[in-house]
Amino acid sequence: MVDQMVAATDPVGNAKSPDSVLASPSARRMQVIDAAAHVFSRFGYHGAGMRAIAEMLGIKVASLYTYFRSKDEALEVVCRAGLEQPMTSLRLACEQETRFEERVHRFLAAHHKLIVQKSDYVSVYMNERRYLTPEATVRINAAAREMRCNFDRLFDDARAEGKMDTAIPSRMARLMLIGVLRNITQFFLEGPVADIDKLVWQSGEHFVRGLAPRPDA
Amino acid sequence: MVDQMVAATDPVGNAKSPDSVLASPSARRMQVIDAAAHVFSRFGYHGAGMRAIAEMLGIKVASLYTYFRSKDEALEVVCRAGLEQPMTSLRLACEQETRFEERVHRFLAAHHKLIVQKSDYVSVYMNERRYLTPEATVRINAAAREMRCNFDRLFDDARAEGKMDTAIPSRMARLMLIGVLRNITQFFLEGPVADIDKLVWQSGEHFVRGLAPRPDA
Amino acid sequence: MVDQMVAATDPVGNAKSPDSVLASPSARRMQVIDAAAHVFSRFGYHGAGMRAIAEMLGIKVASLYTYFRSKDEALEVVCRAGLEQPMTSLRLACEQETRFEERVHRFLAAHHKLIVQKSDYVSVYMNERRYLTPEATVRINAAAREMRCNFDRLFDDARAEGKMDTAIPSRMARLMLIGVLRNITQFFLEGPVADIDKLVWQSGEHFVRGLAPRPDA
Amino acid sequence: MVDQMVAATDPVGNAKSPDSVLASPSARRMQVIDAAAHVFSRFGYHGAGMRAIAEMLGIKVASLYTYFRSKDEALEVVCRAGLEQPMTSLRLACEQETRFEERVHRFLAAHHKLIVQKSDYVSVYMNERRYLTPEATVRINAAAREMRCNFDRLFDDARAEGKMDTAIPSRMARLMLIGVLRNITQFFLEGPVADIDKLVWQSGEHFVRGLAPRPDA
DNA sequence: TATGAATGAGGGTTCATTCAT
DNA sequence: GATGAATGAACCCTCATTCAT
Repeated sequence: MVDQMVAATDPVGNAKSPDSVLASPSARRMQVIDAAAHVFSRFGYHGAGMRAIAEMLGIKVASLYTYFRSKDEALEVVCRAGLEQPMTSLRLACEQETRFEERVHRFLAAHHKLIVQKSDYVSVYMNERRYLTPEATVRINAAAREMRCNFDRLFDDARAEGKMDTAIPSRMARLMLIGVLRNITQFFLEGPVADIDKLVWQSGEHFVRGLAPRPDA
Repeated sequence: MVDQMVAATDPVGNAKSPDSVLASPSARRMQVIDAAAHVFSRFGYHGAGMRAIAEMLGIKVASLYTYFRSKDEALEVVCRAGLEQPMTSLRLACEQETRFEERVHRFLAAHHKLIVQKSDYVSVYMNERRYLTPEATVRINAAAREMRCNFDRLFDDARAEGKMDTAIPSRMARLMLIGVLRNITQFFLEGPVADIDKLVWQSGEHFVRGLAPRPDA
Repeated sequence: MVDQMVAATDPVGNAKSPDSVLASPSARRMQVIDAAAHVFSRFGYHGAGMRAIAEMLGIKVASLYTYFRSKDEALEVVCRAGLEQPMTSLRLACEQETRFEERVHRFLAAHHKLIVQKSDYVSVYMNERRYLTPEATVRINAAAREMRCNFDRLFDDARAEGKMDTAIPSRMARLMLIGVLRNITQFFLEGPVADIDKLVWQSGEHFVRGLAPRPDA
Repeated sequence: MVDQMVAATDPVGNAKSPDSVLASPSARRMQVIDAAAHVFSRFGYHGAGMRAIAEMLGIKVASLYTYFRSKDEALEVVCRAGLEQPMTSLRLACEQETRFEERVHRFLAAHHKLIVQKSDYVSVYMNERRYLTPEATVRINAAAREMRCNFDRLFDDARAEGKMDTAIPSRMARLMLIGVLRNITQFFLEGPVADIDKLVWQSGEHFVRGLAPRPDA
């Protein structure tokens, strides 16, 4: 029923010390996590069954428990990956010493590339993280806080460059940029948008322009 | 388990002929639908049980089936309401013969008011409609098409007023405005945002500015 | 879903004293019993729901309880009718002072006519009476005993006429004749048999011949 | 509630290669099917609950679904067995190169033995097969067609031996022999008949005699 | 590493029945 | 005589999970 998954080869590389199995998981485990991400993304956390994940991998349900202790844990693992990957994008985009507009476009483009490759993870983080265990939520939020700092630095720089209306607080801008992100992701997920590149670029352009100080002020 | 619901007073009024019970659903039925909307919104469609809905109303699970034939149908009813209410907002906002900016702000404000009062419905429409039956999806999409027309008219007028960069196609603008909507809704739902009025206004302002033709062009 | 029933007009006649409502039930009640018989016959007692009976009559389920106290009772009423009608056939066929063969054929023909007109009752009696309440079973069996007596008389006469092998006990013959009955009924119910008249006649002929004393003895 | 079942010993034997578990169902699975047959036979398909089957086996309801996918499927499996076993009897009886009467007696005797050992299966096939899924019905009927052919061959031979009135078409004879079968089965099921052996023999004798050509013709 | 079998809990839904209206 | 609303019990079935193998 569920289409056979394309086995994802280990993206980290193969030069791995044998004792780091947990930290940098085995290739097989990555496949399992990928399958979970795909299924959670497609059917929702509660709509998805362990059955679907197992079928996708061609194994039996009981075997899944070799890879994670519970469905809850699977969700947490997927969500964590779904958060960390955009964080990396943002960090990289901000490290570049370039103009504000360029950084925004770079970040959005990176995010776009990310959701093309890892849409399942991003989608699960965005739509299903609310079903995380309270404890897992705490853990994840700690990581999310770090992302907020990077955003704030981005806007501080923008204001220093005179690219941002001083009446707009950083938090506002952050919320709106996240909105743009969510929007792009959502449209990508709902059905392959033909001119998504243009949507990404124009969304960025629109965001930057909307933030700019009024010319008459 | 679930906190007792606030009884929704009959919105239609109480001067109702006894034979119109079916056409305009009875007050009791409205309460039941409200409860379903609330529970679906809170736990997600698949995460929600008929149990939770029944408990909220203080009745037994079997009694729910007096009001709708299945959980599926309940979702459809809630989604339909969640779509029709914003549609009305948009139509009303567009009928006004005012400047483009004002219409946008009016629409967003109306939507904001709506999600304050009917957040459950909007939230369910936005996040759970993907779990609708294929047939229900078809029915709902038919209604959604009408909404797109109203958007397009809005942007046509904006262009005529010279408020919109001609390089931006209507569809792009529509997607982005929906993004703004989604963003406002999401932030409202995730936790009561203190200064949501300001977020709404600034989102509108940001959207309008971002759309405006470049001064140097 | 269930095809609308053809309203059966009161077969007893309308010259009825107003106080005999229970003994000779009202025309409306007869319709209800007919509907129950039809539904029980079609779906089986446990496979049939009060819902189906009500829909057939165009009324609501709760209204059925005006006509009988419970589903159990409905089954008993239908079964009783399904037993009494063949009993009458048999009694009439046996009262005739004719040859054995003729009586058998007359009885089978009468039964055939009966199942054409009242197949539902006969079918329910035959296939569903095992689901009767223990108490109802006792009541019905008392009536069934009377039928056995009539059979026995029939075979006693046959032996007196020299039409029956004396090695065959009455009980055996009775069981086999009932078998013929069941067989005819079954084939009629399973699908309209084209040449059922012939099947009926040949079954009778076969039965009579099989019973006859061996010519060489 | 339901009396503990007699464990059915593996009919295939115990020298079974470990990889044939699927092809020839495991002994455990046979027990489960036996239990289903027994419960369906006793309470009827719709009158029987998965509860009763599970209790009979001393397991929990959910565990039943390890052995079949649905109650529907259980019915189909039981029905198939209930059809195939008499088919084998008939085939074996017909293969013998003996007189017509002997074949009939042999067939009936075999069927009798069968219903003593496997009454549940036969009973379910006869009384509950009408509740099969449409698709299952198609599948089963295909198998039943084969049985008809064997019957027809039996009667062709009978006619060639001069044991059968040429006025009686094969189909008629088949229907009546099936009637005899049904009759024997029914009486066996309704309550243990003391002299069932005699009933079987006399039914056969009665059937054969009834079929014979008239001496005066 | 993988799995067959088992299970407690709960899923949504239908059931026959009651009762005030 | 008819019904809308309600309900307890039961329905079939799926869930995530465990554990011996």
